[in-house]
Amino acid sequence: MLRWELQLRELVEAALVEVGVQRLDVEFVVERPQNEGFGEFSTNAALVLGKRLGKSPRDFASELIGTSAFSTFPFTQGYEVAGPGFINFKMKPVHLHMQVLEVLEEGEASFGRVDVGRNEKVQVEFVSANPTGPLHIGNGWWAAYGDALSRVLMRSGYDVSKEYYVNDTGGQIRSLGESILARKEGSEPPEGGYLGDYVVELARKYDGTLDVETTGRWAAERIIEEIKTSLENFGVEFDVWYSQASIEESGAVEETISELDAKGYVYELDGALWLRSSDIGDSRDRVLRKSNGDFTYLAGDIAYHRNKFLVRGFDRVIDIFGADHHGQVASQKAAMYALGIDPIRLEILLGQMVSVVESNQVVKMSKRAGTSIPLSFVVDKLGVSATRILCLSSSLDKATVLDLTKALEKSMENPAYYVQYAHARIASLLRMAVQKEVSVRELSVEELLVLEHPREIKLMKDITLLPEVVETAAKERAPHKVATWLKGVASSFHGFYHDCPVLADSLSEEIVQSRLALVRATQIALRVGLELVGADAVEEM
RNA sequence: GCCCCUGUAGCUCAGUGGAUAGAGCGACUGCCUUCUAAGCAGCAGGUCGCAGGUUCGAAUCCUGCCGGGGGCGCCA
Repeated sequence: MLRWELQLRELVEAALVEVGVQRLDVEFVVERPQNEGFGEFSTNAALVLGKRLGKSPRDFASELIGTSAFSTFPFTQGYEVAGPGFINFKMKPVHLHMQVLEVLEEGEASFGRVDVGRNEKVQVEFVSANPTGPLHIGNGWWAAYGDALSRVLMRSGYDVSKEYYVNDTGGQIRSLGESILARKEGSEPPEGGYLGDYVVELARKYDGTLDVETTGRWAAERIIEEIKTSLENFGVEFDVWYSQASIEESGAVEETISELDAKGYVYELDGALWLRSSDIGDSRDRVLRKSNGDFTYLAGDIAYHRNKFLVRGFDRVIDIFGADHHGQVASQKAAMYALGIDPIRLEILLGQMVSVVESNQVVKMSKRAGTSIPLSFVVDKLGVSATRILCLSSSLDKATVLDLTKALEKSMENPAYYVQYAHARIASLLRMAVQKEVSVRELSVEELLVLEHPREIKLMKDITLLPEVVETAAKERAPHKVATWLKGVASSFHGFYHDCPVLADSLSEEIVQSRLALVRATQIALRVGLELVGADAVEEM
């Protein structure tokens, strides 16, 4: 789709060349001013460049406006120098109508596609919760984020693979096994064991050998199946479920350690094998193999990440971890560096903690104590769409407080319903059009120009923003920006719907057709946006 | 003590270098014989934690301080 901000950037660059500025060592921006009085777009080019050239920004701005590049640009109806030296662009209304036609042409399959990924092979690893209990709402929060990020990246030209790392081995699996066996005997799980009701349930079903390891593995497999189901019910599907046990059993850990050793990053101390990570960005050295001969979690994780890059050939890996795993970041990056993998290719996003408040009381979420609020519980109460949009209403960097009582009580006032209601109204309008036998016909840009009501203009501006939103969301790994955009579009649509009748008998054919075109374009935009955040576009409410 | 995140309206959060800081919820007031009122509109609500600094311009960048969350294991 035509991207005006890019067109105008080129225009400014051409004007700069015209006035003899060849090399730009200062970045300028073309942006959308908040205040409508300042036009549709503005640039700070004269502001940031003028000073460097020893000219007053305002004078330089006037000079740029005077260039033939500016005066021959066909889609503006005026320029002004404003404030300290901004150049404001007043666009001809047609610039929006052109884009609306493009949205209709591109349709749901293409609208909002951008190519920032250039087919880069990227893996997004997220959730990866230990298979020792059901997913809680905090896991779901990041699941929604990771899945939406993956969808945004796909629409941005990345070749994406979604992965869940299953920690199906080690101490916690033994602990799970012990808890099951204890329950089987009718006693309490040992200190540090798992106390949730699901453990009792599993114990009842288990009739295998009484070996702790075997029992733990068996239980973990059951739990993983349950996790898969609750993620599927949440609209989240992974391409790969990668088993930690398989990494260990394949000998990849030994292989990785000897590679690190060969590069001189491994030493032995007190019977353990250490990674000399403090030399390469970590705050201290780390143990790879304990003195009892077991590998540490870190050793397995390094082998796993090595596998991602060197065996499976991902150009880039994005891990979404909870902030409580922050301590792993420097070690993992150091290990990648030691293996000759540029650590910049490994992006670790840390999701700050999600806490739940219920009836004004903080719910302490503990998997061991079995007090967490299951994702499936919230999804059952709120629905997938509302839950997903709720999860995407704040950024990953913000520790979020979820007031469960309010969220469930006020579910009807959840922003998700607001967005879905907009789509339902559109669907209803289109059904009504069929009923009234109004057949949709192709329109020319000239015909579409009857759309000039402030509500129509606002709506056109909002929906055509999607490609920019997707691009930003992809680049900043910030899928919640799509959710923010959706709310804005919904708001503009409701305003339009309120003030601009579409199918009233008193309206001219041109108005009806033009408004229908805008409604259809809005539908496309909403459907793309809802798909990106993993929410449904409902036909009626 | 060190590291990461964070502090914006009564509450939950958008906004991360631009010109007059936004939304939802909550309070108050209008608008349905007319395409879905799960909507629209109005009104009220702000020292953007505090103090310096950089900049033509700072909620946004830098420094310090204060408050909140998380981390600093031969756990995972």
